[in-house]
Amino acid sequence: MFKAITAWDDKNQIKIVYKDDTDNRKLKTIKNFNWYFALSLNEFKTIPEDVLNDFYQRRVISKLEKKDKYVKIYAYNNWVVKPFIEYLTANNLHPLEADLSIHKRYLVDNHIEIEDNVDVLFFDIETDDSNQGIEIGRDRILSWAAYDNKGNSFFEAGDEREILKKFLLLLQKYDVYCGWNSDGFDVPYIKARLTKLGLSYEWRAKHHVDLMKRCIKLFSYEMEKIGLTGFSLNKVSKVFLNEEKIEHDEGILEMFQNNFELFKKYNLKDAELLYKLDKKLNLIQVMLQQCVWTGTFLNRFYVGELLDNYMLRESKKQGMYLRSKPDRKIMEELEDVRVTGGYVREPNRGLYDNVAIFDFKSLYPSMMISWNIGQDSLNEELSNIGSEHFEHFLKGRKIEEVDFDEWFKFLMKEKKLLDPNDEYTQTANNNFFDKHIDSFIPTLVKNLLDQRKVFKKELAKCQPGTAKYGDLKGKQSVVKEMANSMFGITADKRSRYFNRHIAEGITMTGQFMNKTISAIFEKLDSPVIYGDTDSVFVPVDNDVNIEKLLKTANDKLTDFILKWFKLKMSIVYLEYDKAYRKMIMLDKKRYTGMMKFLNDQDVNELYSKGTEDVKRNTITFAKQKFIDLVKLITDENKTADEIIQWVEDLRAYVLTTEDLQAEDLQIKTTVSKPTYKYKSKPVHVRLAEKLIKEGKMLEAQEGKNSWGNQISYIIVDNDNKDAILADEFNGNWDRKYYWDVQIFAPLERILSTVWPDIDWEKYDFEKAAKKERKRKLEEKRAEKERLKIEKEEKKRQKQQNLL
DNA sequence: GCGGACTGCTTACCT
DNA sequence: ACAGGTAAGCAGTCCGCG
Repeated sequence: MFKAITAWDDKNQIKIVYKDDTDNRKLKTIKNFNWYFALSLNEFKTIPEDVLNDFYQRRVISKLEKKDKYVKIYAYNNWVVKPFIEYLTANNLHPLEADLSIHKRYLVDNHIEIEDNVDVLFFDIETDDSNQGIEIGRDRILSWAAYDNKGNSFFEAGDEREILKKFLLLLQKYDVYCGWNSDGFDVPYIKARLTKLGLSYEWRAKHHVDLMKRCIKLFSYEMEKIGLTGFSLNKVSKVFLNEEKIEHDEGILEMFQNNFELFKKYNLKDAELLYKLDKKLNLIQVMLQQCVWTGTFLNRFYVGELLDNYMLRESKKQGMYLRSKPDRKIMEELEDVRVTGGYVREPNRGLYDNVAIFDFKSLYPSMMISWNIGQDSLNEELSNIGSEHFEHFLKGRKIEEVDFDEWFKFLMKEKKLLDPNDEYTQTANNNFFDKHIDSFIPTLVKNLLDQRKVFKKELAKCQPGTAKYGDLKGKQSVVKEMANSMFGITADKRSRYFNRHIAEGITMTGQFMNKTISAIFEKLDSPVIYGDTDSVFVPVDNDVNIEKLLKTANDKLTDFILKWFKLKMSIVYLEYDKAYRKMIMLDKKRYTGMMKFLNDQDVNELYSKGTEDVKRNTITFAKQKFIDLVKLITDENKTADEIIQWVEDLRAYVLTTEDLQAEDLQIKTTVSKPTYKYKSKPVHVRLAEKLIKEGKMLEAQEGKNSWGNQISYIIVDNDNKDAILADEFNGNWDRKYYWDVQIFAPLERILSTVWPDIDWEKYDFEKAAKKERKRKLEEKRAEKERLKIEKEEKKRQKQQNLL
């Protein structure tokens, strides 16, 4: 059997690109594949005979085939069948897998594997830049350069038509083409120019990967750690390859005309950097591995798609058909359906010594397995009643406002009422799942977690750095990601797995578990101060044995779950993850301090979440001062008096210093979408508009995987909304604004958390001025009041005298 | 015309 | 192009005040 490189629908036919035994690329056309969708037998029986006949006559459906509990309904293709699907949905029936394209149906049914032995071309184009600004397809393409994955290089410059023809000819020898920001520039540019020149190409036979997007996805969360300050090819190459682009002073066209050798070197270097980055970071190969594992093509590399293909193939093996993806109409109905998420405990703010952080291990997957939460195990009728009772119980309250005992009592009462014979597991949203069904999703999740254990075991036997080690490491992380994403698709309205009962069965049971473990720690005299979704923060005395405490808590948790929820088994338990030596609990999702235990190691390091020192848009000077302050408090145990002195010195410094440079003061903010899409225009957008007008920047692309454009600017006069680009810094900056907003505000939050009784706001110019205004106003008002009373008193006296 | 209260938008984070 | 929850800061609006 062949392995597929790519495939697509061509009217009623399927086109598949594959490699034959001698590694030659071939195109296969499948002409007579019968597309079908499925319907459960029970639902099928409700369709009136004459309706079926009618659709037969109209040649909408062609054939019926009974198979176990299903009927396969064949159609001429997946679009002529639309009226029939609409008829079924309108009559409350559920066509299964009716959204599949013809080739997807074919690939799943025939268990076609994905080819990972592919040829890759890395390329880059240069265009005429003599006109103002960049506009896709406006100007001539001057040249292109390319490297393939074997290290061969190519370069063509000159007549646009000729070089583009050569490029397409070269591309014929490859399966995948990659560029840098090529989704936003190179690819649409080439396509636009081809159209202009009246040339066409079969793009569907090749996969395109934008390596910049891939890098953003992989590294954006750890930029700070690896020293990455942006996602230009230059910056990324510098960090990972210690190489840079070729420097040049002239514009592109100028260089093309006057310094062709440098131009050629420049163009080729970019392609070479792409080739080297891929080689170093294994970008394409790791993606392909996931594609092979799940049965997905490279151009559809999204979590949702990977999981969907994997699950369609698994269900096929089990002789099952899954629900169709929602059509537009259902999506519209679902638009304002909201799914409750994780629980974030109101933190007990303050300064703490010795705080242990416990985490539920793979909480959502574990609960899905333990409670058997799935589409096929859900008793919808019972759960609808349960949900209704739950709504009534909430009386408009948000779930996080409900106290643990009250929630628990409600659930137990309902369990007795709705499931007296204990046939179901009950989730914390009062929904019910059949205990006796081997449900599809939980079984799959369990397989994934088991698979991960196997990989991890093998990994332990491998030498780091070897190919096998890398391979296992990749597989292990894919399996983990898939298990963890399984919840995500049950809450994704575009997915075939969306179900509010299920999604909230998971999240609310998670909320309940968090409250349960909190109650358990409370009973163990170790009250919890904070928790977010699957974690709890517990201050412990120095002499407490944390592992022992954890064991006790876990035992109690398991007893509780088994006793009251009557599960067959529970794999929900806590792990000891980290511990602070001293920490400041600032706010929800914001805390900082000195870690003493992290990644199974004793450490002494600053560890912050959500605070300004970890945020990209905090100025470097403020970041540094924030870190200094946290260390003074949590590492050096300074007194309030010492800190007050430190603040006063810092304020005096900020008001007078001439040392601070643009790098210290620039505020970096991302422009995340085209400027015209903004409903309000913050400073950074106004500056971006200016840059775009001057042709110094492209409009940003929208989307999760695009980085947008960072604008670095300096506030010159906040009252008059005067801001300039960091490059144009001339030494003027709004010192009071910087102190109040950029520097002191984050510090003040720390200070008033640690020393709530000290008046810290007096160091903030704006707040102090406001307070003063208020005081004066109050004084005035009091004076007026006094005069009024005096006047009345006099009047009264006068009247009394008259009497 | 100004400031305060309020709402909504935007960014960036956490799980 | 898998989810929801949250903080901070600013833009924009409405309104009362003088």
